[in-house]
Amino acid sequence: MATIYEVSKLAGVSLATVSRVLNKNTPVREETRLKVLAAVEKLGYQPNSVAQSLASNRSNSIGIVVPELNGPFFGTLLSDIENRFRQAGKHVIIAAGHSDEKLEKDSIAFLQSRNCDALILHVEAVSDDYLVELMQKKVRFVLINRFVAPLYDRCITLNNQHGGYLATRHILEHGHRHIGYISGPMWKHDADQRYKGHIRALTEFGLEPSEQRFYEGDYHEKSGETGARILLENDPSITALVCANDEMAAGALTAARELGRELPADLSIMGFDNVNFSHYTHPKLTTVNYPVGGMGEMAAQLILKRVYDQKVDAIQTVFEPRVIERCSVGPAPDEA
Amino acid sequence: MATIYEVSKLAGVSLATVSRVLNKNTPVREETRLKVLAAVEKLGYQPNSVAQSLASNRSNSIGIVVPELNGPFFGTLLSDIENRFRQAGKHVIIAAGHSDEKLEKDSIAFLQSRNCDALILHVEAVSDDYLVELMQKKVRFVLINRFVAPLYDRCITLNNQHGGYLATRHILEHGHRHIGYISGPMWKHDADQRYKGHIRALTEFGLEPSEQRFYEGDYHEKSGETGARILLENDPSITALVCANDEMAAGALTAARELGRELPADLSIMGFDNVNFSHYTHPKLTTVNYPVGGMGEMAAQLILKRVYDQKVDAIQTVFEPRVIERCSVGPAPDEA
DNA sequence: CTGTTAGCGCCTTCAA
DNA sequence: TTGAAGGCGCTAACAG
Repeated sequence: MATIYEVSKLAGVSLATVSRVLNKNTPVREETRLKVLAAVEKLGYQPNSVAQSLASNRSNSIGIVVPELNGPFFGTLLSDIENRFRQAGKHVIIAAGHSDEKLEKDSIAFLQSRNCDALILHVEAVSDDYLVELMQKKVRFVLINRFVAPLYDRCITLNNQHGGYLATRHILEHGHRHIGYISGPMWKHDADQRYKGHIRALTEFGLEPSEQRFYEGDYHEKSGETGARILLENDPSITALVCANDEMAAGALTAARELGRELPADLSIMGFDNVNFSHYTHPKLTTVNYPVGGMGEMAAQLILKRVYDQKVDAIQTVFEPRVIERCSVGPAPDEA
Repeated sequence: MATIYEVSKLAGVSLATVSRVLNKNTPVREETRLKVLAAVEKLGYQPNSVAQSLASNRSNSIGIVVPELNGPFFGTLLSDIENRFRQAGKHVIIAAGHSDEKLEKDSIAFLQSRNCDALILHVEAVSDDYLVELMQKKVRFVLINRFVAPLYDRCITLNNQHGGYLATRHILEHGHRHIGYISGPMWKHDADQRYKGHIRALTEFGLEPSEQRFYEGDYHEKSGETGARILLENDPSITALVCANDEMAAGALTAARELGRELPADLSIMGFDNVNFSHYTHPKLTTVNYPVGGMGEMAAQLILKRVYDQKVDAIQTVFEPRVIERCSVGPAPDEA
């Protein structure tokens, strides 16, 4: 790896000059510029971004923390963020937080130690207070899928409660009155919000939430399968299952089929997120759209604007969910 | 952010001593050690890894290039690599190459400029020569899913040709003789290999490959749908479709259903990769297993061993595919 | 066992 | 418009 010093020698100029032509921030005589560029070319010089970062205290890189790297949801999120930044010549460093407080903090510390100019955080285990402290330490970051009041202007959120409400209302409007609910881990904000929305819809239709019809899953497929089986066996009158995400809905689909339920004739199933595989299922999953892509891009825009002072399109922080009708929800069967 | 200098002042020792206790590589008197640790604690000191990296020429980070960040395949790969390295206290920097030569090279350059200790590359567009040059420049890297002879000891590959062979043989063994093939982009090594395997199986059973029964897709769902439709309409005698990956198989499933084919009674469909959604489909997809997880972990092990001199389990570079029987393949229907 | 002192490769004043 | 020189925060000899 050639260094800036070798380039300067070859070009017969000072090292500062090379830096200038590369950073295009100070006028340089065209002739000198060409000499330098030629030397750069000849040596295949590539600035060492670690040194750049140390010297300038800027790294042109953005750190991202997500719970998992796999899974359709985060894949999409990461991909859209990366795309937006690549266009802007910024780079992205990714760390997985695994929904664990220590790992999330580690990841954040790691990204800070890498001199990231800003962070995008999809964290679930660290406390609100921790995040507020982070802000007070002047760390630049944007929160995704989480609202913390003192950080209101850097939270990109989905109206999860409304989503939960819409999902259940959709089911209710199809005439269902015996509705099971499979939630995510209730300590997670989004799971809690979605469930609240569910309750609100029930109440609006004059129904009581019942413990019998609630199962707390973990957002993974298997728990959807288990939950569906338990709910349907405990209460065979259930005609619809609302699931707090698509993975669990896919699991519920499997369980329902194994229990001999005809879909959607005997049983309707509703998902949430509209992840990319949700139309592979059979029947294709009716679900609530989570505009991950848009939200990731918006997080990127926010940073481009606030950290790099770039002009960007209007910023939007709250996104609205909407029902995607496909084939897994049908009218409630006539009462026997 | 406190610096090592402030820590040394507070602890009343030299800056070098602080470095020593932090890096635990030189003996330090217990008493001093504790003083330093106390200072570190009090200041909430966090070493600046950019500076560390510049000074030591080591970064404890590994760069990874994959074509896409989303998609079930790469998500799994990244996740497993990240896990393995996290255990070892190393960190991972990810870049997307988008199967584009320039972007792949950019990504590699970026990772090099970040002082990565090693790279894991899943690249498709750069030439073999480029990779060989990279080796000659002493860049440490491991290739995934690609075999380049001069780099034989740093290639972690799946025997794609054998996989293609197994897929088609599986179909042939079910009695099918009219078989359509939907390939990936033929310029990609794996697509080419899988197709070669297909041909080999056909030949072994005394069949001629026919252009009529070949469609070149792009590994995405839509092309599977299109391809299936075209093949089935051109040649209604086809009783089985072998697809070069699961996404396309999912698309083919959709097309087949829309064409009124009963699965697997009228038509069998075979996938490849066994990605995580392949059992969500209906019927559940019969496919060829690609042990992504194991391969990612192995790439990590290789680096841990060769770059960081760690002791690791035995290294394996070639992985073997195997058929995963599910429900989308059945016996060939009797000839009309 | 500990302190001193060069750098690592680059950016950025300050002068010229 | 250009060069010289001082760091950025840390590691790694080299002394002591």
